[in-house]
Amino acid sequence: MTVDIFSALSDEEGRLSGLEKRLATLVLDDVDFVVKSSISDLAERAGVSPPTVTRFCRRLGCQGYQDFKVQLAKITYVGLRYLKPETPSTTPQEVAEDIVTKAQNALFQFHKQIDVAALDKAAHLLRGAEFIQAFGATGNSAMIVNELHNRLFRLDCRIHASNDHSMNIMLSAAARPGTVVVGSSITGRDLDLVQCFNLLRKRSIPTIALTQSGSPVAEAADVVITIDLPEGNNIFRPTATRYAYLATIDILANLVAYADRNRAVKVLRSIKEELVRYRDGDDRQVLGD
Amino acid sequence: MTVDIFSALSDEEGRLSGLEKRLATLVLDDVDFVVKSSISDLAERAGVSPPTVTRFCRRLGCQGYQDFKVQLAKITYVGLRYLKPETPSTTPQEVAEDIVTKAQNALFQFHKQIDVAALDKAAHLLRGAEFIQAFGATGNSAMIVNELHNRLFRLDCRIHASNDHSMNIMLSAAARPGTVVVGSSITGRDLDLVQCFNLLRKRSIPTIALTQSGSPVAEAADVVITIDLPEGNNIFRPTATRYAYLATIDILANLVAYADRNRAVKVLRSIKEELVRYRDGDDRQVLGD
DNA sequence: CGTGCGTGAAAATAAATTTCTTAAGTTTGT
DNA sequence: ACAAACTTAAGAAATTTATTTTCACGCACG
Repeated sequence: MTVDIFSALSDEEGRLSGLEKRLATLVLDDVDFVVKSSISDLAERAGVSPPTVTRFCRRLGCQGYQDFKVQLAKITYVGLRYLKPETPSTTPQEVAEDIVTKAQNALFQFHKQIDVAALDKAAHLLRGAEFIQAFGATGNSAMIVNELHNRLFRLDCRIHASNDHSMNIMLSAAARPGTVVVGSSITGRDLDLVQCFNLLRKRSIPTIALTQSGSPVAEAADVVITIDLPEGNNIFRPTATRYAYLATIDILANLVAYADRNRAVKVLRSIKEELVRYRDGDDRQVLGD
Repeated sequence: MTVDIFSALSDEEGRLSGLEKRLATLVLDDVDFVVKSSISDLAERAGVSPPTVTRFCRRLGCQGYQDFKVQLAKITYVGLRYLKPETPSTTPQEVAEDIVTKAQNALFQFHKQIDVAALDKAAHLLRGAEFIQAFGATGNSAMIVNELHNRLFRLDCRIHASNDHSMNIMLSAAARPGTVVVGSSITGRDLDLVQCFNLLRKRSIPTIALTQSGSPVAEAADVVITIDLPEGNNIFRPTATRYAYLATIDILANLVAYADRNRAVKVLRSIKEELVRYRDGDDRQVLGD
């Protein structure tokens, strides 16, 4: 994985000296320039000597200037804007770029924190379940659990997705052994979901949470898949965290499928067959367009 | 934007000479090595002379070896695996990484082809609509149009999302002037959607399609937002194209909001207020967790 | 039997790093 | 409180390393 040069650049806990701080600012300010320049260009522009630049790079954890440039280039496309002060994007072009970048950022950050063990454990729990309940409310999490439904029913899972708080309580109270409950909450402060989880724990029904670590929801669940991402503050913009959640669903679904491929492939095949028949033999569609 | 070194590397329409092809293979085979090495290391490993490497870089459109390395590093994180032959991922770790990478790839490719004009046009059409119908069926597109609903109702749009083919026909037949219809189809071969669009065109109701260019659905719509991405072939894996569609929704929603900020902010504020009140003053939640 | 392209050897240039030196600040001892 | 000893930051010059240019050779194709 890439050295995390960014956190280093942004401050480095005061380990940077005066001129080095100047360098850091310059670098963050114009990554493109740095990536294109030689050490002496950069030194000149920063008003320092080349050796200072070399030392700066080393302190950031790189081998030297070249390595530094490469590391920098690596994270240029993804991740850059996270450090820069939020410049509100206004033109349609900017809006589009910004949204895509944020989405990639979310995936990037998520990628660094994936808890494979938890995912795997959850997948096996799901694969073994006789019935799955998926709870998620108010838009974002609703989308996520509906998507979980959409993915898992194809893999021969019996699953129901519910987006209704009151229903969820009833469903929790009615759940029999053999049931596994998945709940999603981006903030982890969905207290109705906590209530469901508590009830389920008392009844020894296993629960899986997709949520923020250390949150009430996380505390209440048996298996916790944590997704901790910073939230943007543009109220006109849906949260980029959704992309990470969606990826989580995809990973989960894939792991469930792999946990018993034969079983999964059987259902997938018959769904496909039926779709093709229904659509008059047009085989070009994705499974579930 | 980054020079598209990848397409150059992968074939270059036969413009590469014998040794250069060898270099290209080596580079694709071990990007990490190249990115870390000096020109002479690379030359030695490829069994060529340093000048050949320099010429190779130039032919690929770079200024020299350093520039080449930087370009390469830029696209290392995103986009790389697209060129490599699909190695089936089996361990949970690999599955997770692969899904995230594919999702980022989808966003990356999407980013290069965004038709801002079409998006902007669509956004203004939506902002001006008295009522919006959103049609999308069979899972993937269903998620997308439901998400569109979830985004737009917050912005003071009157919108209904429907995932039912027969309903869609009825809704199309019933649509009055002032209505705008959005339809999503990943493959563009959703013939029921085409039928709806044809009906709507006859009745002069404007339509917006999110779909593949040149497809039947695209032909039948007034405004076409094209999303053309290669499909993976792992049947256990949902299509990564969904991430691009989701980004499209986010962009659309943001543009609709910006088309009349005051109007949008008013509704957003009252939704927020109501949520905070309902949740006992906990203000930390995302709008619609 | 040229002409042109691909190639490498050697030379020239450019880039980066090391070493050495100085200066400025910090700590410690009296 | 002051100075000596130490530490750290920084650059100049020297050195090393890397890259590119130039030039010459050889092979393929007309």
